[in-house]
Amino acid sequence: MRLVIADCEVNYSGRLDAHLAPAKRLIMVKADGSVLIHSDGGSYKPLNWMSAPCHLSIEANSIVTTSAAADETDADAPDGADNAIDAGETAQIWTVTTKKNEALVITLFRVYSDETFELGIDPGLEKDGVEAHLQELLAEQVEAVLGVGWSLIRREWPTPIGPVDLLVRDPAGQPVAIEVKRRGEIDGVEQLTRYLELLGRQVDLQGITGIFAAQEIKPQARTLAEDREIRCLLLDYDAMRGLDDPTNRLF
Amino acid sequence: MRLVIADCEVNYSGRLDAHLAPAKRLIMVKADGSVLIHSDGGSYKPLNWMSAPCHLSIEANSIVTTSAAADETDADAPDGADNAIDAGETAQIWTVTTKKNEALVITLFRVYSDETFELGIDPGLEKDGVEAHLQELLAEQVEAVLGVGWSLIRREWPTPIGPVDLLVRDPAGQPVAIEVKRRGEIDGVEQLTRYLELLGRQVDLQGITGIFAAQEIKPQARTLAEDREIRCLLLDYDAMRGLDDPTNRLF
DNA sequence: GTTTCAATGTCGATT
DNA sequence: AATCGACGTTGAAAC
Repeated sequence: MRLVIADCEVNYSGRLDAHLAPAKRLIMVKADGSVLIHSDGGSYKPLNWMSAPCHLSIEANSIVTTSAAADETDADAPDGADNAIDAGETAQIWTVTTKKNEALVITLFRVYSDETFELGIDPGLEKDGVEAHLQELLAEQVEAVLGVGWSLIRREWPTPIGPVDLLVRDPAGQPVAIEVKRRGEIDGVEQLTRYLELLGRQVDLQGITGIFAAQEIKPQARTLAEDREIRCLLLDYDAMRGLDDPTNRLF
Repeated sequence: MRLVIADCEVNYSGRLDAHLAPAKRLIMVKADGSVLIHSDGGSYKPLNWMSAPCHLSIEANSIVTTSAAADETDADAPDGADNAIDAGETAQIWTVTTKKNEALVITLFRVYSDETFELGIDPGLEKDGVEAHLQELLAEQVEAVLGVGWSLIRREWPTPIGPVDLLVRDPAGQPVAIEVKRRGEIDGVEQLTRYLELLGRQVDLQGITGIFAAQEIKPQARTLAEDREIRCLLLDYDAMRGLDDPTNRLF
């Protein structure tokens, strides 16, 4: 990983065109060739970037000054770490390109720091508590969460527009489609509505109803769901995990 | 901006739980307090992070070794740049917390580099979009794209839930609502469906139909659109731009 | 490989 | 503050 702190100007052309006016920024070049340009604020998203696979080429150029075009006095300067910390008469131009006609052009006017580190392969991130877990847990605990007499038909029931998270049967034997979300918003209700519309046409699923299940349900989503006679169900992840694994239960 | 290269282990607890096993990584602390942990691969997204507003506290701790609990010989070590490049008997523990019960805990076993730079406020990114352009071009070229006899009524036709991109008239004089997207996905079909539902209630627009126009239409979106009798229309951005501006046309 | 959906999404505009 | 839609989305899983 190469970390460069420099005064730089950036132009991107690809899926859109974008420009960064000259300022002091961090330029990060990762081992896979990807390039990230970060300012000292904002969130984790860089101001500008290029994803791998891409190719970086660097050249030193003379700068056209305001008074007159500069002669190419420094045209053969090396493009190593420290060459640009000078009177500012030369600049490095970094051009990052992909095979898909995307180009990121970085002009470095002054380099304050340029260091490279070997980081190696990362073991990667392990996550816990995502939607897949919720669906899995609810499938295992249909009766505990929904009540006695409820039963699972199957997870990921296929429809032409994608699988329904859960298909269950209520105590009266009627089919019920369940959409599971971590955070329940309007999109999820729309999604479930589409499934119900399609599934309701099948002879064996006529009269199917829906349950919108999530750890958190936004007011507008709840309103929309209830307007469509879809039941809302708040899921307690910790409690469900506790039921799943007795060792996690409070003593 | 503070840049630290270190062997570290990370735990995040908040909207989910996540863990990073020990490895050499970049830890970036921005001026607003946000923290990013990057590996040497992947795209611009960090492995783990904490967004501002948040608070970082750092403490030096003794490490429990495998053989026996280490005595706190280095407990009062300074937490400057070079203190951890030692036998590895001490670690820094960085705890980043927000007011919303999110916590990012970074344990630094060995620090290879620790530098801070003043970057100042960034002038920010200027974008030049594609999406709005599509709608504009289609409005100008209704007859060229849809066929002889079609005509534009107006762009951005207002409805209670937002404006429809285009309202046009087919050769038979019937009104047609067009939703324009760069990438046509299910959401866009839902959006158009809502417009059609509302507009169809107006006396002068009874029997209105819809066209879903995009540079690219995903199969599921197409399936849903056709199920609702909404016509799908693929847009050729380059060709439309060519029609728009003769200087771009092939000679 | 492509297509699909979730995301600690982020980001901006608007209510 | 909350909602909505777009994103150069990114990332991962299913097909």
